[in-house]
Amino acid sequence: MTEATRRERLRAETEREIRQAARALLVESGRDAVTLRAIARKLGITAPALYRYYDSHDALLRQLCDDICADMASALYADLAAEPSGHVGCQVRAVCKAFRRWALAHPQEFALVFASPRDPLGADQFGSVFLQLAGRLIASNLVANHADDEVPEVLHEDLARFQQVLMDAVSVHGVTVEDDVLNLGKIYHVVQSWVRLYGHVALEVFGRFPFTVSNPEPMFDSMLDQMLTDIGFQEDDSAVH
Amino acid sequence: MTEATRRERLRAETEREIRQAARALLVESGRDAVTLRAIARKLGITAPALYRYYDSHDALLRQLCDDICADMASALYADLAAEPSGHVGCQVRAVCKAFRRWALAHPQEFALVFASPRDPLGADQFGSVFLQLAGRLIASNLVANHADDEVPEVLHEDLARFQQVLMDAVSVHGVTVEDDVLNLGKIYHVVQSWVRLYGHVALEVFGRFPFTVSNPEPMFDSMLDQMLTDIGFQEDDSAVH
DNA sequence: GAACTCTTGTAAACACCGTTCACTGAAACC
DNA sequence: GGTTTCAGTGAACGGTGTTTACAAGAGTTC
Repeated sequence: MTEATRRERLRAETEREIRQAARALLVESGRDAVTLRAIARKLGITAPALYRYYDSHDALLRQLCDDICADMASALYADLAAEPSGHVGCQVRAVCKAFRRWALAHPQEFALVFASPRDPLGADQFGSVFLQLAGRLIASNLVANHADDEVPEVLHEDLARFQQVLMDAVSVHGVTVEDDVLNLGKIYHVVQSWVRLYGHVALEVFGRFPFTVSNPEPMFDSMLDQMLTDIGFQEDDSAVH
Repeated sequence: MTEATRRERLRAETEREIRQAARALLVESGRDAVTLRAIARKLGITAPALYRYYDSHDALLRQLCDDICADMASALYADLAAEPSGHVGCQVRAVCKAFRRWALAHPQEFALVFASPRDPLGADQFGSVFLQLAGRLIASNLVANHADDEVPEVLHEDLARFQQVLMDAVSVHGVTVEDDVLNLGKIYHVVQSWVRLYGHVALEVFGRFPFTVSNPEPMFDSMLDQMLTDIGFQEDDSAVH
């Protein structure tokens, strides 16, 4: 079973511990606490040893971002699986709520991944859940058929590229979808929804609402209702919860 | 005229230079480059001297945030003043576009102020432009009269507090507004608009759209159109530009 | 089993960081 | 003129990322 040599196993184990220590430091004390020396201290080794595993502190932080994205995707998939009804609307709602819940429970991770002006996040990394769900969503007939000509023509090219990404994401999971069902108008609305979802969650995590919100959850739910209505879900469907 | 003593003048000048150097470092090389020693080097002094002006590195960063907010407010006011028409809709559009423009031109500043999980930003700091404009906006009759009962009851208390903030912000500038004109429904829509505006701008600055957007401006304009429509502006008014 | 290479770690060093502290010299005050 | 106030210095402490030379064990080859 274990084809790996003893050395490879040890190396993999150490690498796992490095990631784990880095993650713990981030969660406990924020980005600035994720220090090579602090990580090394947790493992009982010295800082230069870490250079056998990562080229630089920056590379280690990038790895940390990837790990966070993967973990978040797992969490969202789990929440999605816990949504028993087959209603796509309910599933969308569940994932959006799960995203907010995850961000509030992991503010440091959220800040690192979603609010750093660094290299563009590979779409596969964090977005696979969203992508897959968005693909199923706009493929389902529950979504109103927004006409393509609602969308400014300059956006066609970018949205068409996104369309391809979505169709690939959906087809990976076995489902194939007709080209015309997944039109640009629908895709445009998905992007608009991502703007609102991300906007609300980021504002809440960073405390940047223009006034102190004592109970942000119903405000989020309210936004979600409006979003699902705007995207074209019938009210009776979104009311299923 | 200059009542200040020579020492006070020198001190004020040095403090100005400190802020300026800190800002330059942030813009040139990002948050992590804003170092006490780097600032001191720019001024030709030593790092401990900075402790005569700020209690700590963190306090200096807070000051930097305040300066950034003030500068951004100035920029937005300038763009607002450059909007000749008296149409509130055009003014809202102008400020929103100016906010995006400012954020894209100052990504490091934007990240520091709007995407750090630190103490809540005093509303007066960055929000005065938004607040004043939002106050005028919802006071104007162009905005559809959203009924209060559209708003979940749990939000009433928070929105009422925001209502008070808005009315104060508007009345500072001489305009008084009737209580019923500025109802909770309208305020709720202002908050929703802030979510979308912030969401789009942050996603663009941080490159977190789920696909590469080759030309984000029309996407923003499109979002803005939708936002202004949703908030209740008639199309012919928002079409004035 | 001996000789060899590859890998993983160490220790020391360098330059940088925030922060503290004792000290200096000049400005301001009485 | 003597005293106080205060901006600035230099040295120091412990922290950081990173490089370098070196040791020691694991795996391989003969």
